[in-house]
Amino acid sequence: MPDGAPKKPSRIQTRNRSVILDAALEVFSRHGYRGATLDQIAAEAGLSKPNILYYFDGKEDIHVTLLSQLMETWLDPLVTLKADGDPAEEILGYVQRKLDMARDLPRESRLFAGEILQGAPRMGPHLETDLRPLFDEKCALIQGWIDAGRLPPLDPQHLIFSIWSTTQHYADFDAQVKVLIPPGSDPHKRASDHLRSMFGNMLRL
Amino acid sequence: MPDGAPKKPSRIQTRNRSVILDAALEVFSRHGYRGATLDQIAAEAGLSKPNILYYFDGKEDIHVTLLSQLMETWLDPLVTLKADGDPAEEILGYVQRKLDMARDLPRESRLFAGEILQGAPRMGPHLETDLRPLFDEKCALIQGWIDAGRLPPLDPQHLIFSIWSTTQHYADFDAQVKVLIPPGSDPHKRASDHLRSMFGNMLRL
DNA sequence: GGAAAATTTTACCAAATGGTAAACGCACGA
DNA sequence: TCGTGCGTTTACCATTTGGTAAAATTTTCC
Repeated sequence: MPDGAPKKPSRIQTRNRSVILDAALEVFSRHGYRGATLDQIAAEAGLSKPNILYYFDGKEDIHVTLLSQLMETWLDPLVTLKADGDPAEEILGYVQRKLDMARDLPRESRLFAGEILQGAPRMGPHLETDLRPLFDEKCALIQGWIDAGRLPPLDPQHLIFSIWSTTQHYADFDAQVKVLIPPGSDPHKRASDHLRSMFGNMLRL
Repeated sequence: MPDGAPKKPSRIQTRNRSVILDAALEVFSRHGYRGATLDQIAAEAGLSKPNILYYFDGKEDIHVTLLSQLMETWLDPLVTLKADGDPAEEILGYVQRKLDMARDLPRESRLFAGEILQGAPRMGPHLETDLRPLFDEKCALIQGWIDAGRLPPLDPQHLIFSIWSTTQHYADFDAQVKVLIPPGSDPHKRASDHLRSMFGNMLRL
């Protein structure tokens, strides 16, 4: 076998790495990178601290691994934005998928938000490599729709920013939302209706 | 003089407390609460660490003081939303003020974002006391406009969330925005036009 | 079953960090 | 000039925290 040792991981390896990453997601997303401690992650994972370090090279390694793995999941709704059907419905579908994701994966949303908020110190390269090309591609797609007269003139870049910010807001600023909108009346549906109305208006010819 | 000792602070007190708070804003907004160290704040302020602790009771005291003082500034644009003129123009003016504030006070925006992101552990009470009543008041104002037929039917609460998220996005996610929109073409103006168009559409009868 | 490899625990450590004690400097009024 | 109170520095401490060494244990494979 060549240089790098890509031995297939054992069953225990696979399970424990996954357990650790899940625990780390919980802790990092709640306390941020510096606020999280290996002891917390170990406790959450039900393993000892040295045992954690048997599977990962260190705190930063765990964090970077998490961010890399989640990037794919995170970008998936945008990948799904295709040139297929009606432009407005395509984009509204994207809004809906992003909003659902904020509800279903709030830890992931907060993890990314915390990383970006601090200047993306451990994710800068990934933004350039993974996010940037996808973003440019989808902006071009939207611009194509506009040029073809299938969407009103609008700014694709800032439209996407608006979609990201409004949807992720419900995950990232959950603590504030909960203070301002006490339970009841299905907040997720209200949010969904509101966003559909707002972006729908904007996309109508 | 009664119990509490509200002696007027000396000139040095006033100056140094202000210097420390400015340094702390810089450091806390960049690294978060746990990520910031007293040594960093001291260095940024040009004072020694024990000297910092002569003016504040501890790290948490500095952080809480910052958040309390900034709350007023932060809410000011919303306070200014009045029943005076045309409803749509009032709200669009609010959007513009928030966007300008994200450009001019990004540190403040990130400080709040970081605090909320982590569940508002040191600001929970302030949200209930200061933000909640103002939010409810302005929601009622907007609802009044809708009931009077001066605005189309929309969800005041989620409208305000959308305004907050889209405008603050440019400060809080600056690292991402900078990767995706390289310099040139005055991004602030592009953002302003986009948001005016988006919310303008939504508020049109 | 038993050797070898993989996994886990115990016992540590060095650096970082929030914080304190006490001495020191210094302006200013009696 | 001397004391007094404010502001500052020096020296230090206890805890937390990321990380390691090596023994002990379990699993794997023959």
